[in-house]
Amino acid sequence: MATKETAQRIIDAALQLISEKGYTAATTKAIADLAQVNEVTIFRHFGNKEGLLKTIVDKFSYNPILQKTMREEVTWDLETDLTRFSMQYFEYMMSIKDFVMIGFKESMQFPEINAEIANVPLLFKNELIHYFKEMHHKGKIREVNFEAAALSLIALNFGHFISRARLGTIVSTLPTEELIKTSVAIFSRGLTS
Amino acid sequence: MATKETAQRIIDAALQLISEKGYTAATTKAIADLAQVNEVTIFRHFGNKEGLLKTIVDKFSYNPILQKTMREEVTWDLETDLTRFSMQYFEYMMSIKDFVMIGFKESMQFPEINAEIANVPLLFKNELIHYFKEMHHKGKIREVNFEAAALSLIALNFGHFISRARLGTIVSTLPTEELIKTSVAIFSRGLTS
DNA sequence: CTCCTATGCAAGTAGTTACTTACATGCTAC
DNA sequence: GTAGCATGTAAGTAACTACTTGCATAGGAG
Repeated sequence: MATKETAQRIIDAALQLISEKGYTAATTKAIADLAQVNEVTIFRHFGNKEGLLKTIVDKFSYNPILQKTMREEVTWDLETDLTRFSMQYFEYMMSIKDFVMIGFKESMQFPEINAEIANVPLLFKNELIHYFKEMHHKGKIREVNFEAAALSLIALNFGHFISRARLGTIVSTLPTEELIKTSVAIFSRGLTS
Repeated sequence: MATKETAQRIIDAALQLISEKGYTAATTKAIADLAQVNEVTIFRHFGNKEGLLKTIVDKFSYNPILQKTMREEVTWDLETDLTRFSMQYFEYMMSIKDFVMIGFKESMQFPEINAEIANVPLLFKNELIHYFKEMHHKGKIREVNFEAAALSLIALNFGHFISRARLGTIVSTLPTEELIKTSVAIFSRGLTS
């Protein structure tokens, strides 16, 4: 059995349990059991429980995939572009969902997680502001507070993400894609002069 | 010392600690210390730790204050009404902020908290759909998927709330009121035919 | 074959947790 | 003034926690 597989199994188990129950309630024994590993193996790999968390945080440190894909294939048609941005954001957030949930639960005890997560909207905001300014320059959107507009689109998408990730279909059974498309359509129209 | 005051101090302390650290990490001893009460007093009042949580959940069970204020003073001017709805929603969420945070952290272990919190957007959604239909009937907004539109406004406002409640001014220093006004202005314009 | 590394297994430790019991004390209502 | 109720204090318990140590074993690399 290679080290890599074992360490990865432990990380996966920890990610799942900590995101579900929180850091304190996710015991090393439970993590070991889920990873099908002896409890000592965790300590041999990561030193202590906090070392395991730190490894997870490092693994999820923001990679600029969202920024990168946002800059590709810009059509300079407002609704088309914003829809693509929003869908990509949603998919990206879903892919790091467990990590986001850990961030929600442990931000007070491990502030560095919070800083890592705050990075996502910050970079997204800057990209959007840049895009809006360019669009205004092209005369395709009206004059508004671009930062407020960017934050609004982010809030909108974050809201959709949390609603689906946390409440599932309790609030609505509308397909996510349809929801995002409709909301972006309304938002785009509101920006057009 | 009256019973009421003591129980309330315990509840306040528990609310603070559980919302900060989570249920498991908030020990009964720490709660007792913060409430300036002997640890046994907690058990005499609430039986056990879970009883304390249940008392908190009961206390925050949805009261229809948001629904009520939404129905008052409707002007049937889209931007005016949506701004008021949004501001009221934001203030209401801020007032139950600690409880919302507990809901985020403990939803897996105590599903009934989740159900309680999902109630807020559900009722808000119904009120909004009703309002949108009426507005459409009056010819003041165009034909859209009203449910999607309602969910979008909720997502938008929830996003603003979480951003401020969780990240503070890391992402932006724009005043909340200005942010809400701008986002509602864009959204309203997008709904107008 | 023979190291070496990763892992399992067994046993244990010191600290913490939720919770209990028994008894003392002080305030309030009658 | 005394009976009763809410609270404090002290001591303890059983279970669980993160973490350690020593030894056995299996598989791969040289």
